[in-house]
Amino acid sequence: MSISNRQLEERKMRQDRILLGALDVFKDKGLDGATMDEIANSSGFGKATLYYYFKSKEEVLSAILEDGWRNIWESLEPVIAEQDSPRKTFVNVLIKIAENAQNRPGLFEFLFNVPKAIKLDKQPWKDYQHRLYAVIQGLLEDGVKKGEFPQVDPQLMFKALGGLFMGLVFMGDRKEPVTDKDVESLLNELITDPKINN
Amino acid sequence: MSISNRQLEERKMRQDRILLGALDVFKDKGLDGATMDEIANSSGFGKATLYYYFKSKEEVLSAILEDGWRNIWESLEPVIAEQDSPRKTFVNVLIKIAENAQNRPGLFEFLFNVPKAIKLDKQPWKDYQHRLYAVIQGLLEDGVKKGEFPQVDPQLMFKALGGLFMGLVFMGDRKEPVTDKDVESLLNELITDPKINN
DNA sequence: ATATGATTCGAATCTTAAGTCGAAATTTAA
DNA sequence: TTAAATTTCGACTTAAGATTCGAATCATAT
Repeated sequence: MSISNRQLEERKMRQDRILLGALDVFKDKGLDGATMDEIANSSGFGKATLYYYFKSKEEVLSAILEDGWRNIWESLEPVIAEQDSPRKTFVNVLIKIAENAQNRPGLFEFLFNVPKAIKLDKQPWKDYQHRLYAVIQGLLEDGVKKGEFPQVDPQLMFKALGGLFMGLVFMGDRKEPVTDKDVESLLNELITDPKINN
Repeated sequence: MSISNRQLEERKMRQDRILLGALDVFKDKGLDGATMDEIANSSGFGKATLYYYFKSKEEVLSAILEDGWRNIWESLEPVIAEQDSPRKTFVNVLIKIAENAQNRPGLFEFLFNVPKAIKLDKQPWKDYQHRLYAVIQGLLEDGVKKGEFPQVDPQLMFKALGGLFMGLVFMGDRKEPVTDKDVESLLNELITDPKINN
């Protein structure tokens, strides 16, 4: 016998535990400030063990990002799949994203903010990111075309959303996480349905 | 005789030159990626000379940020001082910021993005940043209260406008100065003014 | 002209943190 | 039971890069 199924699962759990600890340290100390020693402590393993599960510090970071983005994307797929009006789908997508954010707030903020600090491309998670942006952009354009949104330039709308969701806040500083209240007001106040409106 | 006036000025010029070179490197390589050797090259001094003018790499960064933020703040003070309606003042503030950004685009993007990557507080430039934040937030709140803006949660509007404005100023390669019309349409396109609306 | 102080710099040192090593502990499977 | 495979880890090595040193150059004032 080689590797049992349970063994694989346990290995995965340990990896996840490492990733969890690493996320804490990354958030606290920043990408470069975080050391493998701290990550080892924070995740409850010895430093060398980290290298048994991951090739490098960079790979630890990559794993966090890819896991996170894949989860977001996979949670969105069904919402996108069911063919609704652009507006309905758009709303559902936002709600689903907010849901994700609620489940793991720290991770979510990290996922949306870290890409700005990263230099090298060819990261597999960027693919998920681009897909998500493309979908949102497309929904906005379709919705506006069909008159389901106010006549807002989709580009502008997208950037405004960026302000909300990607922590691209005016002062680079206070990056409070997005709450479901934010999303609700966004829906109710920013995107009042013109048909309903008057 | 101790230090002549001209000597002081020249010293300041050399410091500025270092800061200029440092900014290039920081933008290119990131805060941690930048090395003092590169900064030395890029500014045309020997490495040890940098330490004659600045105590540490961190102090070089601090100097860039403090200089930059102080300049922004000082250029805004007169605009804020003249007592106009919140909306007018708000628009003028945005215009003035855009003006600054146009003058030294690289610096401004840096100023607005770097804080996200910085950990330690007690930075003097944060004071300017907070003052600016408070002013804008206040103008939004007053404006909403007086019905000069749509009835949107000022927090929310702040975040959304953040995304929009950053996009307007930093993205794209627009060379013409941002006008008050730009800023107004930015307001109007995102959120239709309730007075005009119905 | 020369002493004092300001400025410059490359080489040497010091620090930090990533990544490796090899031995030990634990688990698995016969 | 026991040997092979898996997992764990602290100590070590090493590379990069920040900071310091000390000597050389340049400016200025008497």
